[in-house]
Amino acid sequence: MKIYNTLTGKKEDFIPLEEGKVKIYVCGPTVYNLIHIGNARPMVIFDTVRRYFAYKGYDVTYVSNFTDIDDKIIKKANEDGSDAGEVATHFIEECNKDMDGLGIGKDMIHPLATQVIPEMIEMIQTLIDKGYAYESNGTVYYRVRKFKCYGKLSGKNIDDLEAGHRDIKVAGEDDKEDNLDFVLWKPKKEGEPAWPSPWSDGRPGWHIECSVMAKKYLGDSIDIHAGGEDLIFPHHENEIAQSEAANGVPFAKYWMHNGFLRIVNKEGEFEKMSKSLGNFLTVRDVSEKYPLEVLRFFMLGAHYRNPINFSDELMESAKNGLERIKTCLTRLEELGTKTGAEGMSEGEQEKIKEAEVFTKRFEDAMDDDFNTADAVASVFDFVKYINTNTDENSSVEYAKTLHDRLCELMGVLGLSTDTGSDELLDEEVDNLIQERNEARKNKDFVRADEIRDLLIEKGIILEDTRDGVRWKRK
RNA sequence: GGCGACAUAGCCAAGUGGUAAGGCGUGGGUCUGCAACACCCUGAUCACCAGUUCGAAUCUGGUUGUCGCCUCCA
Repeated sequence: MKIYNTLTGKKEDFIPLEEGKVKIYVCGPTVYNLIHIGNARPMVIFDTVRRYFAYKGYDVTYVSNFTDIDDKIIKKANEDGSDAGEVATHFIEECNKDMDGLGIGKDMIHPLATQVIPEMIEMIQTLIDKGYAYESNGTVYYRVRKFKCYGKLSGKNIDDLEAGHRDIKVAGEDDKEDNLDFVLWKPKKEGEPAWPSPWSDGRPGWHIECSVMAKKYLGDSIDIHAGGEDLIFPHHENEIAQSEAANGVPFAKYWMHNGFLRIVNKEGEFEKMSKSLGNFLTVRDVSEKYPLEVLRFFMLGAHYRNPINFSDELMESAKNGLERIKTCLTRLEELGTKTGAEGMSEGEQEKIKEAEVFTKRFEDAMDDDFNTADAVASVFDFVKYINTNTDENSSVEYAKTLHDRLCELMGVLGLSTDTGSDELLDEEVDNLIQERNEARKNKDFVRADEIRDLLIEKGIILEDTRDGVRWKRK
């Protein structure tokens, strides 16, 4: 398996720290609003990474935090007249709903920043003791120049940073020894939530929480640390500085970063979707128009490191493509439940063997830095193969085997294989379908089409196949 | 100003040295009472220029364009 490592700028062979195990940490969202579809990209991407590792037999520990204390949460709470805890709890709940829809697995740990305050205080103290941090008027800063590798992830040079420093003064940060230093702990302002610490009643800076949560749930050294590429600097750079200074060992072996999701702006140009630009579409918004797995499928259609543009047209395309795979699955289900030939013929056994090439291609694609676009292409090729190599004479076992294979690949991509075919229709609809069948038999096509139109209004689409009528929801 | 990424058919998107995957869409056809599904056919010489090479979308240099990071951000 090869992974592109931001730290080295190269694709490298994946060698786990501990044989057969993978420890992954992914930076999660700050919960002061519904998540937008840009936030959803790393969730989908790295969940797919997690699924593929599991598919390959690795024992995966996957941690992704919620930042539940931060300026924006406090601001939101003040606007709403509630408190920060309530705001965070509410949006975590909403985020969980969105993640469910996106097919994000349950097999992961989601710690909260506020649950690790003691550990954060402990790490900050360690950094102070080692000379990597200093306190001034209740605020604790990280002494960036003391960490000699600073800039190794982002490829930035400390002096360039200094030279290019913009003259944005952050209020209350006048006591820094150096402009580059960042906050580890800050004292509370009036009315803000706070925790006691040796330096002041206050709260942690943003960067320290990830260092601490990774350490707590995964250990001092982890295999993969991931997140959006906007986190490379300063967030991940700072995490490295904190963790490696405090723990004395390399923090993460592989750093993975996903490209941005872009959306068209008022001028008709594509730009990064972000909360600060205000050009975002929430996952919830999208869910009103499309099943969220269409959004997931859309994201998997491009390589995770490339930017992707979001538009209705592209979603429509993704929806139709996914539909193609689902139709194939439905057909296999039908063939797999019919009565008739049970065991596979020799020819079928050979075809099953032949079809292994699609799984192989899928794995090759995923092994190459999680090239989901190529992996999806192999799924489409497999679908084509199935469509051209099955018919009403296919044996049950053959159909089931192909079905299981296809489902397995879909599972790695986190796409549901539920075709809704075991869902029951209400009696009225069922009767109409029966009536239409009769009408068709009697060549009363006027009535038959009438019923079909009626059902479309009810959101049910009928298709007449060789094996009888098939229905699906719009 | 510093650093970086990208530029492939109508749209999306793989491919990083050997004569361009896949999806969506379009048009034509087969099947079908019709429709839908499915299947067959239908499309690019890879931003531009120069170079390296027997051979380049793929390497090097340059040009143009787009995007991003350097400040909270997935």
